[in-house]
Amino acid sequence: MKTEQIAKSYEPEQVEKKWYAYWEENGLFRGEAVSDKPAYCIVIPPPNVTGTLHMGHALNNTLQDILCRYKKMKGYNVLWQPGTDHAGIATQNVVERDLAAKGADRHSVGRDRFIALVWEWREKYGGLIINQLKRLGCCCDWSRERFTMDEGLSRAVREVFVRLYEEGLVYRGDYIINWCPRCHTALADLEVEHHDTESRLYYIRYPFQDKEGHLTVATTRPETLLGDTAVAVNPNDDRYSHLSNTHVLLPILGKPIPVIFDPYVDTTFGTGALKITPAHDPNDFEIGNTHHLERIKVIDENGVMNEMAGPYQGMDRFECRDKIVADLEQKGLLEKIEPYQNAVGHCYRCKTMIEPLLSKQWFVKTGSLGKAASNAVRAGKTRILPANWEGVYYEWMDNIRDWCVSRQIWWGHRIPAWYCQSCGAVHVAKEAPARCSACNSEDLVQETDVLDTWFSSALWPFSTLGWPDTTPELNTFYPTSALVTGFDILFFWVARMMMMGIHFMGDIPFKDVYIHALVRDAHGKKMSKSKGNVIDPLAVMDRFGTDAFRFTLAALAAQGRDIKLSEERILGYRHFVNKIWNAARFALMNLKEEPQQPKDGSYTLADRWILTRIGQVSRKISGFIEAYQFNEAAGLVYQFVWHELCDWYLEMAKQALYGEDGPVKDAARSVVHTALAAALKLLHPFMPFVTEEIWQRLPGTNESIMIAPFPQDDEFPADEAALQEMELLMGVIAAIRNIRGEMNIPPSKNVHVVIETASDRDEGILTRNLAHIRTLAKVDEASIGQGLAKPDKSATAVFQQTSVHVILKGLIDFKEEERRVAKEIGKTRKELEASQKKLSNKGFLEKAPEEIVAEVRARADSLSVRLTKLKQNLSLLEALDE
RNA sequence: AGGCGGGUAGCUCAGCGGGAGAGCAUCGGCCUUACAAGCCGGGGGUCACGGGUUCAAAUCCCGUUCCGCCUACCA
Repeated sequence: MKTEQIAKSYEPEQVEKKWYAYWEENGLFRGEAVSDKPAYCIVIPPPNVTGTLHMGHALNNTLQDILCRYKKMKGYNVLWQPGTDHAGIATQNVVERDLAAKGADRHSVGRDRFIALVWEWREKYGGLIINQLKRLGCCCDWSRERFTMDEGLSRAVREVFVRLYEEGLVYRGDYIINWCPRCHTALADLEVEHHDTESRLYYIRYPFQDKEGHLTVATTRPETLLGDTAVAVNPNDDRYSHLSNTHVLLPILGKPIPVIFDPYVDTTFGTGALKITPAHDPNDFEIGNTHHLERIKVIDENGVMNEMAGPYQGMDRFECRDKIVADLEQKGLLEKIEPYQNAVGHCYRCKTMIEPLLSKQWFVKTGSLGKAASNAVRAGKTRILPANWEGVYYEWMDNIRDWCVSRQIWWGHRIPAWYCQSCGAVHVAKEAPARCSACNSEDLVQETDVLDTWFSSALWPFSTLGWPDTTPELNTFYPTSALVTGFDILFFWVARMMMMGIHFMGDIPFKDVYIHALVRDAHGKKMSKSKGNVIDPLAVMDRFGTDAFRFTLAALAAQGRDIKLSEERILGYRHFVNKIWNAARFALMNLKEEPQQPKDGSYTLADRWILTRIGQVSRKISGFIEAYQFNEAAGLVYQFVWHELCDWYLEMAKQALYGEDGPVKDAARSVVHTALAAALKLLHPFMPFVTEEIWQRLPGTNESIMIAPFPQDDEFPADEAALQEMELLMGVIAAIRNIRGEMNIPPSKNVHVVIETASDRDEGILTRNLAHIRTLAKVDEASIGQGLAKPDKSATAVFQQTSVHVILKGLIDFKEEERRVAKEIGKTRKELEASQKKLSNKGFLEKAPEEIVAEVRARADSLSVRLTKLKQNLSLLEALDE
């Protein structure tokens, strides 16, 4: 392979397939249950088994992969624990749709058969997203892949449920829940989306029972009045204080209900009188409890009016609303209708309007669990980054309500509770009890509800590692090192893992939680199928290659800001991949075999400089990755590889590589090898494929780059002198290039220069590196020295203490040069004035730190030298005119 | 209603107390033997607005305004 011809541009397709297979076959993704190395573990946010890879997944998993690959190269025993989530409602919906297409439904096939069908579906399609993660390059340990419905994880779920029940932290009770009449299940508060809705406020008259007149209430839901059991007013509301012990008649039904006093009622809203429907509104439910009101359900599980709705029985809830409004109107009980905007709850899955409904559900008591989870962050045991999310986390945790965990669907972990049909006793146990412990009956029926999918996800960091058994994996990897996720599931998932992890493992589930941004479209809109603005990551990878795509995500992943993804940006980073490819091509042409370690004295300035820079850059990149500053790390490696390694070092190395000096040539070959190898290693976490492809072609490598040690600054020299010398050399070359560019001198035309230096040191540096000045600035004749005069017909640039005169005899218009110099003078003067203003400020001199003052002073000195030289230059030019 | 984030070059965004930056776009010069998916150079910004703190503010504080998001039990 190392001898074959290298293509002129990088072709990702074959390369990506080849190396992913290679990594997997060689067990490079494996985390060891027992190891001498320090452990590093991330559990993947399990994607829905029904899911396909979207931009959010792509970003989320790219970041995790960067961390894991980096840590592997740093010598850690890394486990990236993968798996999928059974996604109760979503998955059930998919299979139900299949059935519906065949004219069947789940009830016609029955529960057992239906569940078998879901498993079949999962076998067939459930691996889709896993393969897509592989396509992305994820280094997950696939030998440990888990599924939340696996036997082991199901055992963990039962264990947790039973133990919580025994500890009194799980209970069953009547409660107003969020009911989706289409999905036919309860939803947790979090699963309800509130949308601003144009609705109406109906003012309805409730006549007094024993006297003339009426009390007007305002409501958005007139159909629920059939279930009203009181009208509430604020005890401090003077308008209504005379109404104690009064009853009003429920319109249409004519039933007397009491007027009650409750401080909850807002006197400024509507009429200040609130109808109370405890069975169909969460607030009314609470008020109903304090006032011991009857709860009358008038709407059923299908969103249809039931037998308690009298004449409206059998009507859909919205149909009933229209009818009831018409009837009220007719009876003169409708005072007015006002347009109104309010936030109405919708099912997060199917967008159906939620019906608050009274029903019996299972709840997890969150008080003590939430407190512990909150305290763990306060105590700094778990860090949430960026830190502003901590506040959001506390806000939620401190106002947490009990968690409704039962779902009236079939696909999921069936709640391990059995009801005795003879005596009504409830048994919660890990396995089905044979008989009722209260009455000895064998007639036990299991609860039909299943658990919220997030219940099993909450156990993910320890259930995937083998809990409730004591396993070496738990011992090695728990608490896990980091969790990487989007803020949209901070409450759904992160908070609940914290609660469960602390309660059952006695320790936090992860040390760091890194919250990353949302990926939006180029205009900042959330990507959604309905808007049609989704960019499919797989299509992006097809077009641009996985490495370019991953690098783009990393480069845009600034903390605390959403990512606006555009194709232009990805294209730009594809160019970068190609740049790397070509730099490698160049290097490999000069590295037929692994170079020998060079003799000490043979290093050129460029060699010493690039080696020093690698050390510095490596250290900074490590720091950025460890601080989750992916964009900084990506930005630095980009600018280093392209603008330092390629633009300067490789160009300068050509001198040595194409030259005749044996030892210098050997040194350059060795440094090219070292620098390329280091660059590949720095890039590998971001661009796994192209780096492996090049690495494997590099002489002297045989193992995967995945396990090559990440560059460390102490492996490289810290040659301050080389940095300073290079700065001068680059500055002089840039100065000449600048004049050439401004004067439109074509690259084919070489120029003569006179370089006027201010010290022996500068003269020495430039003289020694004259060959570089010649090639990189297209110079033929050059003289360098102190006290040299500006030649006639020349343009001058000043860098630090050095004046660079480019002889332009016959090449250019000197009016043009005058304008150029005048412009430079203007710029320099402006900068100088800013510095001088500071230095003439007494406060600055007295109060600013010394090193800042020194810095400004040095800047002012150098600017003033520059200004003088530019001015001299200008007057010489003006003299030419005369 | 409360909370959070944002308004910096034409576009997308970094920077968040001491010389206004990047990528793309744009303009000019180049097919220079790794790369035209490239090389060299240039132009372009009262850092939303108004106050304040400071020797020093794009950066910290207060206010205004315009976007975006999250949370919420005013029917």
